[in-house]
Amino acid sequence: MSDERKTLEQRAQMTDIERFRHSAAHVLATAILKIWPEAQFAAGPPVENGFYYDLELDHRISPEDFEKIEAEMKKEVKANHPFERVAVSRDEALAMANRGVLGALGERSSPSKFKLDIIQNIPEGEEISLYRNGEFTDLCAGPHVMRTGNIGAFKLTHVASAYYKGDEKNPQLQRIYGTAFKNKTQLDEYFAMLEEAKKRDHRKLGKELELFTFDDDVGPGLPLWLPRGAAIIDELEKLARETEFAAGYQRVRSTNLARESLYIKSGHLPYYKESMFPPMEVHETGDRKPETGEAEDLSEIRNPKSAIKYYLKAMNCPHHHKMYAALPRSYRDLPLRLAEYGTCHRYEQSGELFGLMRVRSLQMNDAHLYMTPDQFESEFNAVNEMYLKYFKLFGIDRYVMRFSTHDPARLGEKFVDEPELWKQTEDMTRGVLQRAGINYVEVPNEAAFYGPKIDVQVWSAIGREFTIATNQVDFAQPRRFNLVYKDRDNTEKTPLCIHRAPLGTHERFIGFLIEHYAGNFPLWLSPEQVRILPIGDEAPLLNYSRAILDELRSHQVRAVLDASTDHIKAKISNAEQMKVHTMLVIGARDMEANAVSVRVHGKGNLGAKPREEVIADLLSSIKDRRA
RNA sequence: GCCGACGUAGCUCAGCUGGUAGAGCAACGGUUUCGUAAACCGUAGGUCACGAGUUCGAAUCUCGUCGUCGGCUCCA
Repeated sequence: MSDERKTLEQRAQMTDIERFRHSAAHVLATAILKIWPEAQFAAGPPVENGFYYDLELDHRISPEDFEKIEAEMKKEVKANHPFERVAVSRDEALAMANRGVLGALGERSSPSKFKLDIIQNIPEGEEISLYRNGEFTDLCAGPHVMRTGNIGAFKLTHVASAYYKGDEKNPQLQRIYGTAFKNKTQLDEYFAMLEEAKKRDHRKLGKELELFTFDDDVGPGLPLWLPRGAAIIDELEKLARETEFAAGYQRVRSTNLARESLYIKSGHLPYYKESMFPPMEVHETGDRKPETGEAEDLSEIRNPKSAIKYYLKAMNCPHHHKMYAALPRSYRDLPLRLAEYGTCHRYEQSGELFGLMRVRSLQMNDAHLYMTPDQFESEFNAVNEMYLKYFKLFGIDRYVMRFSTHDPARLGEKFVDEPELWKQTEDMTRGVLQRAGINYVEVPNEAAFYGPKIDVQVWSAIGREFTIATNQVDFAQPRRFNLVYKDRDNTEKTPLCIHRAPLGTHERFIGFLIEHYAGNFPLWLSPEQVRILPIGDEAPLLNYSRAILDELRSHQVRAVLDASTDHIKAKISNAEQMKVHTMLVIGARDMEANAVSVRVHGKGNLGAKPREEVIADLLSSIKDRRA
């Protein structure tokens, strides 16, 4: 295993399916060694839907090799070797690793170096065991299935790379992923499910539904929102505005860049610099000067300090803190809730970019709440309630609340060095969560640098986990910014701050919603809410259709008229493919009755209805944001 | 950032071991006036991501750059 070694207790609890997936990893290693005996193996655990094994090998394993490897695996399964457990002493294990027999088919000239390292990291006193299947022996705590023949249906899926023990300072290994199920039927179902998931992929739907695009000249991770995508953004912002207004928030606007000094004060530069775009240098005179440019005259060389660095903002908080500081604050002003759908830029590593889910330019549903300590609980609860209200509206029910705390070992490096405040705020937050009866998992070492946080984790269509929303406690920045309020007793005190973004960022949230709805947005969110489809293109019919179009638009409904010469079947097909929510099919019969025929995406033809009734229904559904 | 794979018309893709690019849909021009998922005919559209190199000849081979994807690391 990697540095996150499972305890023996956890291993004993491995499910049957995990056991045989883990056993399949041993069989994979056996097969690879038959072909490449020099391969050095590291860790090969079961994972969701399958297993992997990390190995070091000069030959680059490619998908073309899979057939060959699978054939060897099948031989091993067919041989039905028992998995034999052997307990050994630490010295024996080390000696075996030195003879190269661990993760191997027999003795080798070079030691089993990763196994050696793993043995050295096994805590003193813990039993060390080996597992054998056929000629293959591996260092392994188990457990396994009884025999290789018990392994059901499997298939190798992809090769990737992984750092040994997940540390980028360690060597990179090849990771071979496979998937394994009890039988062929379940395996086939799994692949069918993957095919379905691909259809939901927001990158695919985003292109097909013309929601957003990326362009090489604009830059990687910088999405361009097309009109249909921007329509969704507008609806989300409207939702946030209404919700926050009702909850006593005030909207503010801040700039997209600021001087270096702001981010030094906030602590972002020391803790967050890697994730920020490099600075722009601006001279006091106002002349821009690239860092590497040649000096134009001596005065510049003599005054190198005249350049001032500006950074694109990666977070809205420092700006909001400055707004707090702009006026004298009394305890009577608190809680103060400043909200902004702020645009931020983060220099994410190129390999981390992923469609809309991980971008470099993002608009965050941000707000900062400043409060006295005794207001914390009710503010924090109100924020959580806002989350839950949103999730209910969108029908999001598969999520996990993750309470992220600090790691005392990394104070001053990853986390601000305030051990007492960490303890206080973490206890306070944990207490609020427990009293509110919220289900959560606690994860150490994942906090923000300025305080503990609660993230809401969701999964993309292809199974990647993302933080969709966040609620963070900040005890560090208010002090750094000298934010104070005058309390009842006429003394100045430092407020607590909550950073929260229940709708996350437009990019990630919409990316998620595209997959969540599979592109079939509810009427209120639908990029094109109504398309009017006249049967034929005769003038009276078009006039009637236009009148309905104008009426809908006058009520801010996103409606479109298809006045093309396509046949009605083609018009319907086009609208269905674009997942237009409501189609109003209008023929001569409808016009004469002052009616429209309603067709709803996914529901088919609902028949003719009076024009007024249909329009009234559409308006109320949009207003109530009905699913 | 690292390892690997990939990059052909707006989209989806074909183009074998090098001989100089093709289909369907979309677009455009006509014809069609059609009641619930694709009417017919025609036209146009590509420096084969970009830049070097090998070769008589490169979409095809090599190298580099950019981008995308699968992972790792990281995160809203």
